[in-house]
Amino acid sequence: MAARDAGSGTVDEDRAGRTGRRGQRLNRNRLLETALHIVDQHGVDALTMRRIATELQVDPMTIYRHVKNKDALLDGVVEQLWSQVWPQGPDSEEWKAVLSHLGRGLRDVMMRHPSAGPLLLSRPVLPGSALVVLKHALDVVKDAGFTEQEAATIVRCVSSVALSDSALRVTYELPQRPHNASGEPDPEQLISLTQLLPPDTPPDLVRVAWTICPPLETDDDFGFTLDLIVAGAEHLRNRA
Amino acid sequence: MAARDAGSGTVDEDRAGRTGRRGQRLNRNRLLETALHIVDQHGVDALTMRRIATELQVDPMTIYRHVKNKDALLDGVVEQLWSQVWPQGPDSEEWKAVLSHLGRGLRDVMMRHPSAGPLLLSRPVLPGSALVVLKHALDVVKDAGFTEQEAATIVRCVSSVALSDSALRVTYELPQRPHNASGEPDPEQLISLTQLLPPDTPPDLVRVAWTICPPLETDDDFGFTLDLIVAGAEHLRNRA
DNA sequence: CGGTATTAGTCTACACTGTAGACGACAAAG
DNA sequence: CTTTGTCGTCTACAGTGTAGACTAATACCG
Repeated sequence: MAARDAGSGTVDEDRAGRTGRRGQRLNRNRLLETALHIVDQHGVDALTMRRIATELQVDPMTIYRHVKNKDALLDGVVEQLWSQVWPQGPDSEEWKAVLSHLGRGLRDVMMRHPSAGPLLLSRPVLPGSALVVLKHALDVVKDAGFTEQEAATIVRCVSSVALSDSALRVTYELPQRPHNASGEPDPEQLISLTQLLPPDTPPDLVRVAWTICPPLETDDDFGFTLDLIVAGAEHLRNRA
Repeated sequence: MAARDAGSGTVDEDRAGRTGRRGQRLNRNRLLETALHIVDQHGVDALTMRRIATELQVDPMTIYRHVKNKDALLDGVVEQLWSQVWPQGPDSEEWKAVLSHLGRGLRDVMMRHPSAGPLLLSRPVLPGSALVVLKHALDVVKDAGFTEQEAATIVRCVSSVALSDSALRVTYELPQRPHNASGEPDPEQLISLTQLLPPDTPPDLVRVAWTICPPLETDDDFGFTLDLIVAGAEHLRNRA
């Protein structure tokens, strides 16, 4: 609507005459970036074609030149997220290090983009960026003496846990407080948690929720989970 | 629309005069059941207030007497799904058995309701029905000599894997074939898989997708995953 | 039983969604 | 210059979730 008239002022300030206010023409990457940006700031439900369009100062229909439809756009965002986890860290030969790198990479993405969690989980799409990451992990684990099927199981295990475990805890994220090492609930946090649950939840079940989703997740916490899987994998190798 | 005029024919055939064609009045359970039913048959996207209403032969607005809004309805469906996994199986004292029961229970739900997978994962809600199940697992594991935090980690691990691992593979579900024990791709299935991926995926990455999501998941397959976690847990206990 | 309060169902209306289809502006190729 | 193809725009439409006012059915209490 207001996309054209303002642009007609000066012609040289932009790359070309009529194209979007921000100079450069729209392309898939810029599109997906702002889409992710909107999700981060206002949640998945706010991700509307029209909203992206206004953010980009462009007509809603323009988006369809770069993406088939909204589903494809969402898949693109997922692709974008996967591309943020780097296939190899330092120490990229040691299988344990690689698995832990994979797990932490996925978890980091989740923590950086909390409201994108549902997206990542609800569209179990395997874009190229995901496959690259998985391939490296798979290869290293195989080279460590596992069969291909074993390697697949292990890698699936790590990614599943990293993704859905993180998502669960990010969703129930509580107002973070100084850090309370004991397992005992801080009253204020307990109240917040209770309000997230169905209102008629009996106290002992609230307690269960508290145990499953403790408020602050330290890195060591997730390291513990990773150790568990790695230990399981090793045990599995030494038995045959 | 057509909900009233037909009812005025005979009064005694139904419980009461005007109430929904199917006799009984609408209640939350019947509502959630048909909602789930629609998801099963036509996918999450087909789950529309209006569609549920026609299925129930009721005005769309009636639904709002039993559920606050659509989000609450979706949460209700999730609750419904969790209530399908039974807290305790036979052998409900042995912690390994309980964990495996939990994992398989969740996986079974996923396989019974493939298109509800995204729902279950994208709304990481902890309804009462979930908390009951988790509580039992948590208690048994704790009694087996784990600390509360350890127990939480283990239970989270099992549920995460069962849920998201299953979801991934259900989504990429391939036309099932006789069962091909070797890891080698059946050509026809390979084609199907390739079509599910972005069209420009290079062959070696298609191969990765194949490895991560092998076509037929046998029970033993998942048992393998469960063993891994249980072994990891045990290792963890024996060390302190 | 009658009268009254509460609920369950209905109708209408509205703001908002994704997107098809026709059209204009521009760049590159001939 | 013309042609061709791409990118952005406009208009329009069917379908969505749901607020609000109205009506019929039930539950409750004397």
